[in-house]
Amino acid sequence: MPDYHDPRQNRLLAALPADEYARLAPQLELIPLALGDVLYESGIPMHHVYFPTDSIVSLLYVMEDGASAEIAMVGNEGVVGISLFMGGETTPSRAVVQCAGHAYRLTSQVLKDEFDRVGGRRSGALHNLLLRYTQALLTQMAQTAVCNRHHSLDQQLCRWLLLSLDRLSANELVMTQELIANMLGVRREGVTEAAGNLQRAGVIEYRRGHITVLDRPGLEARTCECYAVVKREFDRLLPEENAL
Amino acid sequence: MPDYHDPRQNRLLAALPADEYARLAPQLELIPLALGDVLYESGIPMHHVYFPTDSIVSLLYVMEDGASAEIAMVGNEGVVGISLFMGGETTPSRAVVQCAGHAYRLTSQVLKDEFDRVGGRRSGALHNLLLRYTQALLTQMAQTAVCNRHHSLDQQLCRWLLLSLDRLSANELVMTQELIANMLGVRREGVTEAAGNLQRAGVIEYRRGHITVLDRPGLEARTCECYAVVKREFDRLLPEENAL
DNA sequence: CGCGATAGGTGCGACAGCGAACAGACGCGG
DNA sequence: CCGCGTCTGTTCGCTGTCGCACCTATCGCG
Repeated sequence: MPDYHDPRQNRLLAALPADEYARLAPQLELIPLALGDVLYESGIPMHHVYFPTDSIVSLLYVMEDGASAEIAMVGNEGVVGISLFMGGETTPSRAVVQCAGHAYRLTSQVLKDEFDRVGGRRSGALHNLLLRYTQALLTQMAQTAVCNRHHSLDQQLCRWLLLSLDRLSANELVMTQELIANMLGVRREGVTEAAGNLQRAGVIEYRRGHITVLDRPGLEARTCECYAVVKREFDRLLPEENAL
Repeated sequence: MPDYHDPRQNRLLAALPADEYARLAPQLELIPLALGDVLYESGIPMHHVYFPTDSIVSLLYVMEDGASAEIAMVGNEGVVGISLFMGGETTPSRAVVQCAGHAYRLTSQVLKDEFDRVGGRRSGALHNLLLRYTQALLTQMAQTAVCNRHHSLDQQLCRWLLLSLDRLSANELVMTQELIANMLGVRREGVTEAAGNLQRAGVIEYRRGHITVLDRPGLEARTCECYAVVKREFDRLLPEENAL
């Protein structure tokens, strides 16, 4: 994790053409995100969209009885607050910081103006980029649903670790088993056991809230197809080098 | 189910202002949909979007081993083929006709032209409507994920029946338990048992592929919160009477 | 009107994940 | 460097769903 900060560490912002980026850059506000911060709450209108750089934000649904489940996660490949440009203003879920770090944010008004802006050409790059990202997010949610239905906790843990790693470009996560259990919507003991299996197999190592991945291919071999499907779709929809 | 056909039986089309509807109407093609028809296949570019009127289409993810799970369902409140306007062209899922009926379709090009059309501002009604619908669909997927994680088969069956009924404006479904099991991603026997419970309680009645709902409030009482969350979100995002 | 295919019903062993309760162990703050 | 709070490990009985095997009932078709 670099010490300096640049909005272009976020892949969506990085993919904007120079003119659009130039219009937005002065409006981007760097915000530190602490573990557990809530960026928005179910049903409450949000005022900003957040472009994470070195943080991860989870979209979490919290049920009436307090149980929870992660619906999707957002890191430097995406943006938190799609309902602002999709037109709904709110969602029935909560956005919680899962890995501390930073994000750049825009006010809702600035985002909407740029989203709806009609340049000389018909489609603004931001407009297209955000819609494509939304489709990728959709795939992530769909796959979460499928995975919840069909795959074992062990597989799901692997998927979750891999998705997190991809979004941090790191091989260590600061994350207790309790937190992971909340995200996956399972018991903490279940995570202990699944993580124990991985540890015994030499795939990961952890000590009190620090998980280090030793053998990434090992993780990939143990996870279900869901991880690959999501990754492939993100890569397809959001090429590394866009209209730069 | 009426004998005549009118594109405005689809709520999205019905919500379009007169001028936009007038542009599209001549391009709408009425298509009969038979049970099991596949509107599009995972990863294959689609050429039309479908606006169901008296049919239901399921978005299904089929796994490598053949197991499947429904991700969302689309009826007269929506449209099949959002990836056309979202920009991805394909999705990793399959769209299958779950209840036979009809849909109007547009070619991908006509849809995109209207979607991107800029009348002074970008905000064509179709553009906004489709994005709001997409957000509603997103909620449906998210809730499917949550429901798969936390709720019992009995509850899920109730949710599924209610969602289907809402999309048909009927109280009878033509649907075998085997099919339902495929949608929910569970065993057929599980559905038999859950349906048996409902039948014994006098909530539904069925005979060989025909399910009749006798006591809708009873269903609502037995389902989990997921149904209400999805319904509320659809009602909020897609008001009955729009900019007509 | 009767046959065959298809839909629905049942029983049983296996097992993953749950809920609760508790024991160790690490590491931060004082 | 000590102690306590937090995080992790383990146990046990329980329940819901699975996977399989097999049977029965119904409907539609010839």
